[in-house]
This record gives sequence, C-alpha cells and structure tokens, in this order.
Amino acid sequence: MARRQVTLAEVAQHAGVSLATASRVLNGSTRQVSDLLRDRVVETARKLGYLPNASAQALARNSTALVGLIVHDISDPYFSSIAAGVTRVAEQAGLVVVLGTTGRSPDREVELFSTLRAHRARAVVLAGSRTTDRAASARLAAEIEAFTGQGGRVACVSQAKFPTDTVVPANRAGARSLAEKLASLGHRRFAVLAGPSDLLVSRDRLAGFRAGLTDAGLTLLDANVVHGALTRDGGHQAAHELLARDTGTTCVFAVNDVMAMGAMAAFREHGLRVPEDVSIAGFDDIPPLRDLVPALSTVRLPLEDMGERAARLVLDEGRDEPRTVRVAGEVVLRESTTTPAGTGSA
Amino acid sequence: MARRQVTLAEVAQHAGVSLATASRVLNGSTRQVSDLLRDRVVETARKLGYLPNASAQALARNSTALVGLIVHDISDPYFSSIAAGVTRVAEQAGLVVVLGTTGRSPDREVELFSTLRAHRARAVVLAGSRTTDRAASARLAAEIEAFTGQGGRVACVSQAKFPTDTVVPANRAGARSLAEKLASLGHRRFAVLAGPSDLLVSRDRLAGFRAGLTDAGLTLLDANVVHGALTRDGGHQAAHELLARDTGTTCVFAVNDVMAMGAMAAFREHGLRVPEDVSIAGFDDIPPLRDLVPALSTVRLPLEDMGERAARLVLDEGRDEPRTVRVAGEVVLRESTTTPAGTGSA
DNA sequence: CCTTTCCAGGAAAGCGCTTTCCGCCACACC
DNA sequence: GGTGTGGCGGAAAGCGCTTTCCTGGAAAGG
Repeated sequence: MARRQVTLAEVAQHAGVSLATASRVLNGSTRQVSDLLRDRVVETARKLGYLPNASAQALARNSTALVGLIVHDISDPYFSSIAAGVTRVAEQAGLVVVLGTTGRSPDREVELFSTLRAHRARAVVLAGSRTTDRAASARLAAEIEAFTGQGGRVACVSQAKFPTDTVVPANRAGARSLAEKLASLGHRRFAVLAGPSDLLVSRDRLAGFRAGLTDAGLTLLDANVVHGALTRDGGHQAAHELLARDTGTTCVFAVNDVMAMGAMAAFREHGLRVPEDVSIAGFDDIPPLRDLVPALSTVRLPLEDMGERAARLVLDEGRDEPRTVRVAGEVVLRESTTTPAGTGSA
Repeated sequence: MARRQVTLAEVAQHAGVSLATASRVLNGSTRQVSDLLRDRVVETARKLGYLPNASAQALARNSTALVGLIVHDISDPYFSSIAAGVTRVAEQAGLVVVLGTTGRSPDREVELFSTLRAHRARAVVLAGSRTTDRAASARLAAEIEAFTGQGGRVACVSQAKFPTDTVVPANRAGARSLAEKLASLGHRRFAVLAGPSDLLVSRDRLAGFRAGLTDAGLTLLDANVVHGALTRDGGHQAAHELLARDTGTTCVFAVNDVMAMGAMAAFREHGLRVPEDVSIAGFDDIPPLRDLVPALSTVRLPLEDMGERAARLVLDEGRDEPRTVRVAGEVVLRESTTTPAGTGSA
C-alpha cells in the first residue's frame, strides 16, 4: 500500500540519462533527443510504470489541462445536454473537465470560479441564466476579470452580460415566433408560466412571447403570468395557481420544457385534456421529453451543440475580442397545441 | 492582461514575515501564530488578492482536493442523477469534481483512471455497468490497483467486480419481483428488450426477470429477448424488431426506462396502444419520465441517493476492507401495465 | 588543418508552496 | 541567578517537473 510513485528522476537514473533528457523524451518538447537515448528512456519509463505528476507539471509549466464547467444543476436535462457537448469537445482536445454545480446560488458561482482560478484552469464554460442581481453580477464580473487577467479564457452559455465569448440562445426571438404561431392557430387568451422573475431567461422568453402576441394584435394580461421555479414542481405549482385564478386561457406557454411537463401533470389532475381543453407549449426541446404523449410543442434549442460551440470558443487560442454566437430556436408545433375548441376553460 | 498571480512570498514580504509564517496563517496548519502577525498576514493577503496556487500546494502536500467521477454519458438521466448526488456530497466536503465520460468505451475508462491518477485525485467514483470483457476488466483492475496503491480511494456504482467499495443496485431482485407482479396481473407471454449482451446490468436484469417468471411457472422464450443499446433509439429499434417477430406477447420489459420510452414510441407508431394492447415496464424510474402518459411502470432506484452513498463511501477515510452497499429497487406499477386484454397482439 | 557553426546532453535554477529543524526568547522553577 | 521548558518565528530543504544556459564534440566551411 501507498508505495511511492515513480518519478522522472528515477526513470532518468535507471536509463542513465539526465533529468532534462528524460523530460524531453517523455513530453513532446521542441528539442531533439537521439534515437538511442530516446528508446532507452521510453523503455525504462514503461518498465517502471512511470506516470508524470500533473501537479508538478502544472507548477513547472505554469499551465494545466483543466477546463471548468459551471452549471446550476447537472441532473437537469438542459444542463446535462450542454455538459455532454462541452465534455465531448474538451476530452477530444485532451483536456480534463472540472464540474461545478451552483444550485442556482450566485455566490457559489463566484466561489467556484475562484476555485478554478486557484487550480489555474485554462478555461471555464459558465452555463446558466444571468440574473438581475447587480451586486452578484459585479462580484462575478470581478472574478471573471481576475481569471482572464491571469490568462484564462471564459465562455458563457446564456445572456451576453460579460466581456467574454458567449453562446446566446435566441430566447426572445424564439418565444416571439412561438407566440405568433400559437396566435395563428386561433388562440386569443394566453397564459405564461414564467420562471423566477429575477432570471433573465424568464424575462426574455416572457418578453418575447408578449411581443409575439402584440404582433398578432393580442395582449397578455398580467394576471395570466404566473412565476415559479424552472423545475417540474415549479411548473406544476404555477399551473395550479393559474387554474385557481380561472382566467379562461386556451393556451399556456411554459418558459421551459420541464415546467411545461409539470403543468401538463397539473392540468391532468384537474381533469383538463391537453390539447383539447388547453394547449401547452414549452421551450428547449430537451431530449428525454421528445417522446412525450401528447408530444410537446416547444422551441428547439440545439443544447449539445451549444455546449460544443461554447467549448470550442473557449479552447480556441485565437483572437481576443469577445465573440458572440447567436443560436436560433426552431419552433416545433406538435400535439400539445391545437386550435382552441369552443371557449377555453383553463 | 496576464499579470502575474500574487504569491505567498509576496504576501510574506509585504507583511514583513517569513514565508513559513505566512503559510501557517493562510492554511490551518497545526502551529500557532501570534495574533499580531496573523492579522497582519491575513490583511495583507486580502489587500493583495492572494489566492493559493493549487498545483503548488498539491505538489508540496502530495495530496489534492480532486475527486474523479467517471460515467458513460452525462446526458443520460441515469448518470446525471447519480452525478448530482456525487457532486453534492463532494462539493459539500470542499472537494472538486473532475468529470470524465467514457462513451461506453472500456479503454477510455482506463485512460480516464490513469489521468486521474496523474492528477493525484484523492478518490474516484466509477459509475456504469461492468462488462463481460475479461481483458478490459483486467486492465481496469490494474489501474484501480495502481490508484489505490498510491493512496487513492475508489467506489463503484454497479456490480461488485473489484475489491473496492461498491454501491450495488438490486438488478436481479428488482427485475425478479417486477416479473412476479407482472405475471400476477395475468400476463403469460412476455418479451424483454435487453441491453447489449456483454453488459452485466442487462444480464442481471434479464436473468432476474426470467427467474421471476419461472417462479410464476412461466417461461421466457429466447425468441422474445431482443438486444439493443441502452438508449431511446436502442429501445425503439428493439421494439420494432420484436414486432417484426410477431411473437404475440402481452407484456414487454425493457431493461431500463430510456429503452422503455423508445419502445413505447415504436408501439405507438405501430398503432398499438399502451397498455390496452401491450403492457410495458422499465427499470430505474429516472426523474424526467415521472410524468409520462401513460405513466411508466418500473423499478425505482434512488439514483441521486446512490451517488451520494458512493461519494460518502469514497470520502470516508475509515476502514480498508471494501464495503458493499446493496440498494433495493422498488417495483412501481403504474398505468403502462395492466391486465392483458384478450389475446395479446404484439 | 584550423575555425565556425550547430546540436544534443546535462547542470542547475526555478515554479509556489509545505514542513522540518533550529534558534531565540520569555517564563517558571529551584 | 542559573537552568529547564515551551512556543513562536524563520531559514532552508524539498515536492517533481520544465527550461534556460552552458559545454563539448561533430560536422561544415575556408
């Protein structure tokens, strides 16, 4: 147990070469080493089971192979899809992914960033909606600034709030065009199950949806907007709240699929059929829900792809000015939305 | 840009103390430092924005705060749920999670382990079914042995195949008791959508199911076992294959929920109603599918909890003998299974 | 044949920390 | 007042690597 690890020095000694030569052989340096010595070193290393000490290398080189990935909740399909994209690209590039979860706490976000900075991570992908909290935002901005100042790269998947590379989903435009399509189905009375009001993603999708209705000459009543957590239970609760208000809407937009799912359950409990009694649409098109019955109308976001794009941005050693990649959302109308029956009842 | 990071030496100098004292103050060492100096160091560190270099600490201390987490596919709810449990516990313990994904390649598993070893990770949680591949298994065993020999701890979430702590879901028992319940509903002709035949999880669940049927005096025909990938598409394809064979089964068991979901889609495409025409059950009870319609009968596994348990095992500095934690699966019969109608048609 | 040039190999200086070991001082005890 | 004793501060030796710089010899050029 606990036998010491084989060091480069031991390899060098066994091979009868200097430390420098051994190092040059065992990690593509620019310098040449004769085939004779090279073979001897490689062979010795193999025989001894040499494995470089990553910490020592990081210290000596002043750089690591670490890439941070910060998400709110890894069990949420939205984030796990993005994570899949990020890890694929990172691992392909020979990097190691460090996963941090915030549980939606902005402070934890800052804390994680700081940890990543202490580890001299080469880059960080920060996924998850920004909030309206100025103070928290400023603290994070300072951390990001410190990180980039230290030579690290940062990419966000969310709103472009910081001077970093950012992958921005078209929340507004997607919701807007969804609203228009829904309106053109004949719906007149809409409700929105919005996420927490301090989350930009909620605001943007709500605003976009409202704009789409306006385009169609309709108005979204404030009484028909119910806020709730961006979770299954949040949607479930918000839907119940909406039903309690009895606003007679025929079509409900949940700002993300997970909430839509919860809402569908709530409607079902209430004896309402989807889409006959009430139409419902979500946003994101998360993969595990693709086979839902009735199939959920939504705005499809290429989540894995977004993760990949973010990772590529952050690993691209190139240019310095922050780049913004806008990702369009594609409205997919499926079975959960239809033309309104008689008078809505929700 | 790229301004150098503040070092301990600078802090020490500014505070007018030795490196040793600064170090002792800024990381709970056992040694005492007078309040006067302590305050001076702390204040200086704060002012200078000192952040310890994790690589340097790791090198000097010969230990890190890294915990590895190896999964097949982070976007699979099975793994992302486990990951959520692991990260929660690890982060609570002040550790940093390194995420590695294998894409179901045993070699990649070994590779990741080796990387983690190079990084001197303190522990690794390895989630995901073991296979029947002796050679790959041996390679992994060697890696694990090297890792533990170096002082690292390992826990698996799967079958107890290595001399390490292991969280073992009751695949056999769960499937067996599911089979019994299904049989008692009146079904006589069963089919199984099994995963890849070289995966122990498939084998165990299949074997358990078969045993349960035997208990009920029934037999599972080999023609009614279709293998496929443990994915939505795998289930979809396997179901189609089953339909092509036209075996007249009334009840189908998919060895995991994701496959069950794909199978349900396939049946739907084929004009079969679930559960009227065919009953279907899965395994795992992954959270995003809890609101499915019809609700999926399955064997519930406390996935997040399993992740937490594994993490706790691996972080518990205690005892040396490998511990095995068995996790029971709870059969949950929901709407997707019912008593067979007339003669089955699938 | 001598001078240059080039290149591979090695010595050694770090990288930023931790920790051992030593020394000094203050205090207590006889 | 002399001798222990305990504790705190600092010097310095690593931790395992990378990389600069130097050196000697071989190849090339005059």
